[in-house]
Amino acid sequence: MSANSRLTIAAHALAWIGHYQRLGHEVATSEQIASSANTNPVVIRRLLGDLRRAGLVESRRGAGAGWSLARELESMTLLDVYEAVETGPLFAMHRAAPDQGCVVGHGIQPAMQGIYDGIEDILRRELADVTLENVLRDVLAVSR
Amino acid sequence: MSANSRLTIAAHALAWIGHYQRLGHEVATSEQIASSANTNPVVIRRLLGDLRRAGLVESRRGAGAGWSLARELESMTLLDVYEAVETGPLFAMHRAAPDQGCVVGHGIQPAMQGIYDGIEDILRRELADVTLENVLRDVLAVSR
DNA sequence: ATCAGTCGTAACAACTAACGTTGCGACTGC
DNA sequence: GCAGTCGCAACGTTAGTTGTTACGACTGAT
Repeated sequence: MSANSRLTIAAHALAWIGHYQRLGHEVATSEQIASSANTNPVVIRRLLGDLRRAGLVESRRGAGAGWSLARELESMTLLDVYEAVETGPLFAMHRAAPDQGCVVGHGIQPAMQGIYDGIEDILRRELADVTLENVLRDVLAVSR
Repeated sequence: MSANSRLTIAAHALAWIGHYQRLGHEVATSEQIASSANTNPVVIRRLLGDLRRAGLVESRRGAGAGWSLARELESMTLLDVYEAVETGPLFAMHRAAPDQGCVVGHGIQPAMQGIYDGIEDILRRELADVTLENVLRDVLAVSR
């Protein structure tokens, strides 16, 4: 499909900030998170920027700057993250419009769109069932 | 996400062949299908080649050649098509492995993989619920 | 036996998205 | 004023998707 890793990295960042804050720290830097996720700080800032626009995190500038959670991990779901960082549908339609003079060409897009909409609804419902608190718990469970 | 249109085009092709055969024709050519889908015959042949390997269609070579269904549309589901034409997961992990010396970096991949596996199972179940007969019925319903 | 029509497949071009990287201005606690 | 960090633009690299051309292989019809 050529899936991207945005949801994964964003969840990683949120779990990292949440965990770090529970250790008593106020803010986390993009540099620290990038080091844990093995990527570039700018990639992290871009993703966290999306999450900030969605109201999931806050950023502080200047000296002693960094990122903190805007809400509890319990109140964030993977759907919140997905909608913040992911745009566009799961399945694409034809690149060029099919032949409208053909019954199949004429009806295929509405038909498939209806099916895809139903599937995306179900995907959203599943993502909404997983909180970032669940994710962090699963993450920490691996080390036990 | 950068979704592709393979599932859409493959379903289009199958619906087209099924419909065409019900009009009394034996085989459909990639040229005809490409014309309806507004794409290139080679693109269609590539996709139908995948479907042939999955046992959904058959091809005949030589003069009077073309494609026909290997099974009834009722017995094919979108899951069959999806598995034939789509490779790889819905969501990607980190491009480079996260820092294994960090608790979050160490636990994030197993945690997310478990979640993603569950979601893909549900996606598959939904796709398996839609037969190509359903698709063709929906397609033709648009013109009424 | 030849021919015309179609598949099968390789090769390549065009386009796009994702990701990484650099650079630098803006901001702010010390 | 300075050091540390964010915000953001710009660009390069890589990879995936789709379109296109080309040509050999195959086969029914004549």
